Amino acid sequence: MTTTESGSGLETLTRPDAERARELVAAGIERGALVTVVGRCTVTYDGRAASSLGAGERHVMLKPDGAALVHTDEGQQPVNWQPPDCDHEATVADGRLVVESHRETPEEHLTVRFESVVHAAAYPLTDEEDLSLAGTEADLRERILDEPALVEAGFEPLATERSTPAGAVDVFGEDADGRTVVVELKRRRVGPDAVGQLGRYVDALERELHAETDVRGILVAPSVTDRARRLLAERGLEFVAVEPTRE
Amino acid sequence: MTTTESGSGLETLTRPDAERARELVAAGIERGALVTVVGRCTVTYDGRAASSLGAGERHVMLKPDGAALVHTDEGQQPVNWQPPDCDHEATVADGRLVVESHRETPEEHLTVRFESVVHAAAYPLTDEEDLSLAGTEADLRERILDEPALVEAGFEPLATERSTPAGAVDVFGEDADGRTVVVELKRRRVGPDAVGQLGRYVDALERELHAETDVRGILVAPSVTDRARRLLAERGLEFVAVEPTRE
DNA sequence: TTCTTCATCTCGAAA
DNA sequence: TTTCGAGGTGAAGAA
Repeated sequence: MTTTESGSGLETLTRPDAERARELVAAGIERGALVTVVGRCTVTYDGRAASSLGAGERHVMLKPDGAALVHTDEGQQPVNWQPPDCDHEATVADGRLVVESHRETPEEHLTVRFESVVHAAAYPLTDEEDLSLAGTEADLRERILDEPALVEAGFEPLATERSTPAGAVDVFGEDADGRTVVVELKRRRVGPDAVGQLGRYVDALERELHAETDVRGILVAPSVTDRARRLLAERGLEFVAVEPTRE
Repeated sequence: MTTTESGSGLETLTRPDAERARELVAAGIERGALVTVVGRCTVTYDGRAASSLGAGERHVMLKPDGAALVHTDEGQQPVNWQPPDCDHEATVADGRLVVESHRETPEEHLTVRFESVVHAAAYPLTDEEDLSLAGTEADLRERILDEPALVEAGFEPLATERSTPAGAVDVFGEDADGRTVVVELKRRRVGPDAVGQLGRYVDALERELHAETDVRGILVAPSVTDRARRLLAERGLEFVAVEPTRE
């Protein structure tokens, strides 16, 4: 069995020769299909870094938006890839299928050389739907704005994404005594990096608001690591535990 | 055409009914194959966050290591996924194929409900090869150790990954005047986060080495953003431009 | 474009 | 197991 074809645009080939496979891949790309090729191959990448991968059996996916993914039998991440907006090309060299993907800015090139093709397919996919996701940092921000007391009794949010010379502050407001408060939100347990981020915002605002006002910095997250807690104390910053919603 | 089978363990089905598809998926998982199912489906996820995705055509991959990926026709990243070490399960409910993937710690559950299956396949992949990658931060470190003058004339590396209360320093050494030097390496253009990281190492070492020694902090990277450069200046830290090798 | 930060980040190493 | 930082991080939003 070497060829299968169905009514609705799906094309598949089982153990095709290189030329047949090349035709399917080239036609699939041309038609805007999602193309997959499974087989024994070597992979080389040159661009932001450089990599090479000896012969093994892998699953190669070429998307109509120009993305390319090479997956082994392990791992959530592809072993090699190209981002969207690359140009894909299928050729035959020395009787073998070669799939290449290229882009400029930055210059990057991925080459997959097949020793054998087990299966190739072109799937004409359409997907209109957008993912609806809950439990993000943006959701946590909405929750804080709805219920500012989660941060502290008397806390009054005045702005979100307020810009400072150090970047945009998640939530900017005042405490019950009228002191300026900077809130940095994290949807999960925080390490030293988040403390540094909050510290930069506090420093920037103290400079911007000129001296005598001292600015409070509050990190809001489910929890904090020991090292981060120590850093918070050193810099006179505060922590408030709030779980994200996830509903 | 509804079924294809080849000698070497590959199994494919074109437009199978739900029960046929379930059998292929279940058998493929059992055999340790990489399983793909392409068709119109809805996807829900609940775990670290929660998401739902209306009906559309997608490519679902189940890996033998327990990873699951749902890809649309766009983007390098899957629209939904599960990490390795999840348990996959295929069932038929209301005459439809349902693929589920679950893990505990943390509790996470992914459900893919198919309205129709265009194609299903089980690929018995083997891959012994490891990726060889050049142009990483580790390569940059070797380069600096080979040629310390890239950092500064007279710089002498004394240790790599030297541990401090703030974490491990990339390269630890002395300058021509015997002053302690902390080098933080980055393979690409750096922003404010890297300055914070370097600053924490410098602070930790000044504390550890007690007072009178002042510690120099040098950020080594291809380039810096303006804001990061300003932060470096504020904290008395330095920058040296070095390109990663990529050979 | 560049910059900045979030991410169901993933992944690996070390404590 | 948790913590920490690298990553060819990718992706989104703003300047």
